[in-house]
Amino acid sequence: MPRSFGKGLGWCHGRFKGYGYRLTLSRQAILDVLSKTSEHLSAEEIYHHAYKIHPSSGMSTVYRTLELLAQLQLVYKFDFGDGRARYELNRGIEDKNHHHHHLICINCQRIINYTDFIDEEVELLNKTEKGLTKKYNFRIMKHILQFYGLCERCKEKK
Amino acid sequence: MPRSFGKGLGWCHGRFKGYGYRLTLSRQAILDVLSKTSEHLSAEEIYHHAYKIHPSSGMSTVYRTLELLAQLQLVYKFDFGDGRARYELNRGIEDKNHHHHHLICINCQRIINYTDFIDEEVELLNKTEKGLTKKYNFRIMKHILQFYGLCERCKEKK
DNA sequence: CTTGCTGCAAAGTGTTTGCATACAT
DNA sequence: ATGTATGCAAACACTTTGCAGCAAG
Repeated sequence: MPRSFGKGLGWCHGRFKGYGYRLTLSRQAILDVLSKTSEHLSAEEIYHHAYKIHPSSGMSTVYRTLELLAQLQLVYKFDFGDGRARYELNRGIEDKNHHHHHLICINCQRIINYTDFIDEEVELLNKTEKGLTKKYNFRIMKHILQFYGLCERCKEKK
Repeated sequence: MPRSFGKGLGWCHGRFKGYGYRLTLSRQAILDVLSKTSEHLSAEEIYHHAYKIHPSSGMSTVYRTLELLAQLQLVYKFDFGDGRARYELNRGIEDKNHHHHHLICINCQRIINYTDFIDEEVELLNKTEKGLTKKYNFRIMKHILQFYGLCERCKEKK
């Protein structure tokens, strides 16, 4: 059994039980992997890391678990345009870096969570959302803002 | 042979020749399809429409052509998160609606090009890009800003 | 002991590629 | 004539699904 999720475990456990889901070893392993990284792992990367903790988890369980976690909003699922989904633990509102956007290297796929400008961005996005909601009668549920380019290292190699 | 691209044809033709590419019937058909719609078609939709104009084009030609057109910046390729790419003709800077962002219905996949708030958005995005470029030493090449939600019709059905 | 969870393998989806042929210039 | 463009089918990468057995509560 994984050692610790920090403050996350109890919360997750309750969340699971509340919906009639079971917090199995596979699921704990996957949550553990996500809680121990700041990177945006793909399903396959998660699978390989989880293997070290609980070697009998298969890929399909990883996918099924990630989908479940995304549904429960315990993880965010992102698409950075390289054909595979990437996952990031939702560390809750207590986390200072809760709100962030992404900077993605189109060469090495490095992803940076940045929190600069966030306040201004959030303000404008909220305003835009309100305006769009009114004008187009949409119910806006999420937005995506990503910057793509070449990171420091890749810029120089070119 | 397709009837007209409006002002686009000559431009495309020159652009093609300039790079040693050929403006074949299949490619013309695809450009024609794109020029006659305001929707964001998927490769398969383009394939079906192009079929009516030039019935011997296969899917792989559609994909290859779209990739080429995207490279030449004659079309934009978008990913709206439903697992298939969508394409939109680049109508050039003369087009008033040149700069726009997207509002996407997560239920029916309807896509709205909106141009409201664009000036403010572009201003903030530029500012953010500059800041990120400096702080993270990135060379930013593009950004994505999309709003997801339920459109007027789908909102009511739920 | 009930019901959800799992691994495995197979199927599914959108896209890309190898190759021999067809075609634009 | 030259080399690009094409259709076809097979390959591809990621993800999803059916099913029989397993295990959490």
